[in-house]
Amino acid sequence: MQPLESVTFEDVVVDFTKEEWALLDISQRKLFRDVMLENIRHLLSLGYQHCKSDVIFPLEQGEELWREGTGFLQGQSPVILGRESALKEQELIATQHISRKDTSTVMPVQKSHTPEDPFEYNGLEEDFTHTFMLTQHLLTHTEKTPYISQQCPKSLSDQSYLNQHKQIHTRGKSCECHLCGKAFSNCSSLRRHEMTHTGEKPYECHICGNAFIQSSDLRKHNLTHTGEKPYECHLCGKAFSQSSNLRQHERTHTGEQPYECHLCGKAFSKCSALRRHERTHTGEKPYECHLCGKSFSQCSALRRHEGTHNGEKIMNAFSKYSDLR
DNA sequence: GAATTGTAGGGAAAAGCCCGGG
DNA sequence: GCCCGGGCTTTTCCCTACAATT
Repeated sequence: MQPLESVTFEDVVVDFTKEEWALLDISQRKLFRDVMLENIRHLLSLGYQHCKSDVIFPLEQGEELWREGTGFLQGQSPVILGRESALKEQELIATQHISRKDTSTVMPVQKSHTPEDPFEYNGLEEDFTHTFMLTQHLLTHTEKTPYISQQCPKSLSDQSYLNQHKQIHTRGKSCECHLCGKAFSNCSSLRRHEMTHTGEKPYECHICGNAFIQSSDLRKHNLTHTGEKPYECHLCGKAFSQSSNLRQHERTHTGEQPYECHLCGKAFSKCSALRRHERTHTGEKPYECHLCGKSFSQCSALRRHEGTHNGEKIMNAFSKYSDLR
């Protein structure tokens, strides 16, 4: 693995001049605010306490986030600049937190994290995984790339580059959506695509009322009412209502695993299995028990856990009953 | 050793969207 | 230009098994 360089506060901010800020549309400005707030909260969680009000407040209040000449963050108030030395000290701490694990001289940290804190360092190997993930994530925000392609995940550092890049998507396609910039080879395709923005769904199921953009989608949907499964696996005879579901099933016979985790290389037969696996790297646990607050990475794990509470309830009820006797 | 938890394999159903052929 | 079918991708929910941990 390549060594990671230390990350400073300036590394994880994206700073705009007035001119650059003016080029962003509303959604891009919102994205910028969300990303900056997320970055700053990560740093605060690492003990990097400066600028809580000076930076977060404008972000939260939706103020214009640019400064004349220097940019929003470089142009901070003299109050902030006066805190330079204390700030540097805290920054050093934060930097040490998110440095590489083989750094042999890890300084003691000022802010101690709770045992649940997934980013706790303290030299523990298993905790670094999440710190590394954080660092990786922070690094994704270090480039000044406000020009974002709307057709692919690419972001570019200059308007002219973006214009060049756009041609990749529009080449040979004369009809462009004025809402998202996506290009189509014929205008009926564009009209159909525009329905995804307007919410128009002209094909309605007369049984359940569900509506669809395309007639073929309605036909597909109708199979769920008729129970018809025209796609049959030639190996085991199992039948499916959609060809793609059959293909998915066929991978269990072929062993094909086209979805690979870019972090550990493990491969999966389904996209959703990969997504689920990725949560083991990010530490994300979106399923929370409403009784004890414990979180789980998988819905089924939560349900299984909830069953243990049911066991408790039964035991409690039993002990109450015993008390009454 | 039992209970609990983390993780992954796989099934099933469904929807969104695009492409190409007629 | 339009309709239609096919195909790709993704999402959600579910059940289950196995290994690791408590």
